[in-house]
Amino acid sequence: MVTKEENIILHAEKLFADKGYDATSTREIAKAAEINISMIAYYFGSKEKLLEAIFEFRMNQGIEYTTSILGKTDLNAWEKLILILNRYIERVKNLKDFYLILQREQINLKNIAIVEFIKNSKRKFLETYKIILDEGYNDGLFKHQPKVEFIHSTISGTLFSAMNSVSFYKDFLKGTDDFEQEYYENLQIHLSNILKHLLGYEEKP
Amino acid sequence: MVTKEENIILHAEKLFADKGYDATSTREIAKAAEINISMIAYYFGSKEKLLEAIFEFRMNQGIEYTTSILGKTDLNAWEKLILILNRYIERVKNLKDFYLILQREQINLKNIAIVEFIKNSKRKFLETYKIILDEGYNDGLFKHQPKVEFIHSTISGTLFSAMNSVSFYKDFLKGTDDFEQEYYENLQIHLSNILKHLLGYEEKP
Amino acid sequence: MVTKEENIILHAEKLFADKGYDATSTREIAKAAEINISMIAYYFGSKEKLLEAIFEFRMNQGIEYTTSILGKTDLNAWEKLILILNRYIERVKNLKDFYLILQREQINLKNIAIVEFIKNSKRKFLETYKIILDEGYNDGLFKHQPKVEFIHSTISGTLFSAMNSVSFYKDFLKGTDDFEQEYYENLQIHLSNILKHLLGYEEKP
Amino acid sequence: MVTKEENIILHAEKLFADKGYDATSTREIAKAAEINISMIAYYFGSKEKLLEAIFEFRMNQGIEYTTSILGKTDLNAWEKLILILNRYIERVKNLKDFYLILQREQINLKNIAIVEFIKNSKRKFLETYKIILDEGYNDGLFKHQPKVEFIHSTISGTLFSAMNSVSFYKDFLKGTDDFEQEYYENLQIHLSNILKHLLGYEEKP
DNA sequence: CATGAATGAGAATTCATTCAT
DNA sequence: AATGAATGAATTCTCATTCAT
Repeated sequence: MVTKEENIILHAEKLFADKGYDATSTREIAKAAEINISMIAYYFGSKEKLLEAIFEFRMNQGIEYTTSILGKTDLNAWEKLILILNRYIERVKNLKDFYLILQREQINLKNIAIVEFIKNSKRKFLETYKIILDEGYNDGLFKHQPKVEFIHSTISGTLFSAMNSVSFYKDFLKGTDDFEQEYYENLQIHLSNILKHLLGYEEKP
Repeated sequence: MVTKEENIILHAEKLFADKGYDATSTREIAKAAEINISMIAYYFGSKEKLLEAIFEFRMNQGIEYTTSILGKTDLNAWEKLILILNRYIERVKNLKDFYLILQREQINLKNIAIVEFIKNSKRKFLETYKIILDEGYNDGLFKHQPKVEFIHSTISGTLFSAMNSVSFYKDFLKGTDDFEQEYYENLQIHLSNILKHLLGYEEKP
Repeated sequence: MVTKEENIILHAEKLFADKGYDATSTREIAKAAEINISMIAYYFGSKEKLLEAIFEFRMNQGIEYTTSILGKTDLNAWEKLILILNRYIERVKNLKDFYLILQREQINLKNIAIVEFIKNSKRKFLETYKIILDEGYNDGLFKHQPKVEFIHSTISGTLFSAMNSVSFYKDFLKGTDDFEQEYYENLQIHLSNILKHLLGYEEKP
Repeated sequence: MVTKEENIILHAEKLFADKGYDATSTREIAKAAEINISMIAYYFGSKEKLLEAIFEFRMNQGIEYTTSILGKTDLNAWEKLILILNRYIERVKNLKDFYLILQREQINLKNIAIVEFIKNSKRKFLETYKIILDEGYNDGLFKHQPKVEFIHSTISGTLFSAMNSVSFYKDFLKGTDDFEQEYYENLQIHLSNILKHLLGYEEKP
């Protein structure tokens, strides 16, 4: 069951991802969502607030999950890190539209509320990484103590860069139908490999 | 000496970077460049063609350099790679405005000419990496043969992600005035460290 | 009662007739119709579609009438022809503005929809003439079987040419106030006289 | 040998005929004529004056010929009339571009100089017809004395209407390659036939 | 709750013409 | 005599938002 607001949000998300925020008109969104133009103002207040609503809709889940991992006492630091990484890759894969919008807003920095959302998410990531990295280091699991900001930039940057380039790489590497599936699997291996090295973690035999 | 076209290009680049292409009006560009609005059409044909002109202006130098490195017979594979990496970091640091625009266009994929520019640049990077990685592997300098597409995604992604987050990290990490300088130095170390590991390269003692 | 759309159509028709389509700006139309400029786009989509709307508004009636004459079994072929001729003269006299526009579009052939309107109207005329001429010939009423295309060109051409020249002729012939009234009466006589001859019709004594 | 002015005139005539005066830009004319934009202002003063120059270029010949016919004492009134008719048809056939422009200006009546050109041409036609018709009537060659204004409207109107419809009729009547040639021949017969009747002229056996 | 007509500002672009060279 | 860069006004159209119903 999808509420009327959610319906608008989902269609707006698709259009914002495809065409960009500025290039998408409220008319188009109304048409796509099969609602009247003025419903956007009615439900969300303005086009900008609608964008904020999309962020609210998508961001909360993400952060909750990350936090919940921390509490799992049955996992060691490396396992927690990998869980977060996998979850992140999964999310980006599943919410491509949203993460396209997010990437743009991360550059634009025009809407204060959204900038705050993004900052908050980054903060959460950095804090979580910090906790896990410290825990692993204290447990003797990790040998190094790399800078969390670069850890995050590499994970996040590689992931987005890879995501944006899938179709280019498929073309360039003459990939077949199952290219994307394998691509994301290799990406996970690539990233965990980098992490392993940066943290100085060695898998037990 | 700056020609009238260059003057327009430079002001447009600044505005496009600050506000985004769609949100920047030709009026604003004309005002900033202190020219008549119709000169944009006169010199470039349209707002879109002006964007393409910016890419033409900035992209060519970049690619030339990358290619020129390959010919240097006095450098081994690792040295070449580091040269390219450093140069890339340097360019992104110096041409922040342009690389902000590029990042957006990399996601938008709306202007065919620009998509082609970007693809071309990616192709050049991948081919260059391939050549250097093969050379290093054959010379016994590198022990691994990682996937070139992920190498690029990690370098490029980390770099852009880091660049976009400088001010956030400065805030978050309570950095002082010399934060940025040190930040980019550490970023270079971080990236070459990752490369070292991915390629299985070991510096001679 | 005039709807808002009709109001715009009527003012646009007047202005297009006076100044030509290209030379009439939407601003002027909006001013004349006392509406906001954007209402033209709102109601009709574009300036061009507004022109099409004018044609739709005026053309349909015309064709209906012509067709309805054919069914009148109480009239012979000559009487039908004269009815159509009189009606045509009457329409052109009453809808001068529209027929000025039509004449220009007949030459321009730029708007596909309008070209189709005009072709359709011509087709209808030719077919109608054909039916009536055949009927009259088979009934022995008409002695000749002239080419319908030239019949139409002469009726239509003479009519438009005469209409466009009224004020010139009034001047040239030093006509008085009732010139136009008499002019159109004579024009009707002139055209039916030509038809009589071309068809070989002789009025019964 | 074509002078630079003539070269511009000819290209402008073509473009004005194809697209209409308003819809043709001086840039296009300059491009087509392979001259600099400012040459139009240079040679003619303005775009409007260029249009007038086209009329001056084309109209004079036409009127001269018509007048010259009148002096031919070896021809009777009917022969003179037919000569003028044939010449008119020939001119319209050969100068289609110009006569398209003329038809539009005949409706527009915006440029005073051109309106004067057209009026002058009409006056000349009417006067010439008047002289010939009187001559033929006085010689007992013509039995009727029709109104000269309707004679002109029918000749001119039929001719233009026919000219504008050639391609439509060719389509409608499923004409072959030689359609146009035959069409204009039949048009001449059609018009002289009408004239014969209107004047009450009977060819000698 | 919901509509859709109406608004007015602002968008990019095109235009004929001018003017210094 | 000829150029072409430069101008500024005018063009159509699209936009987000408002408001009476």
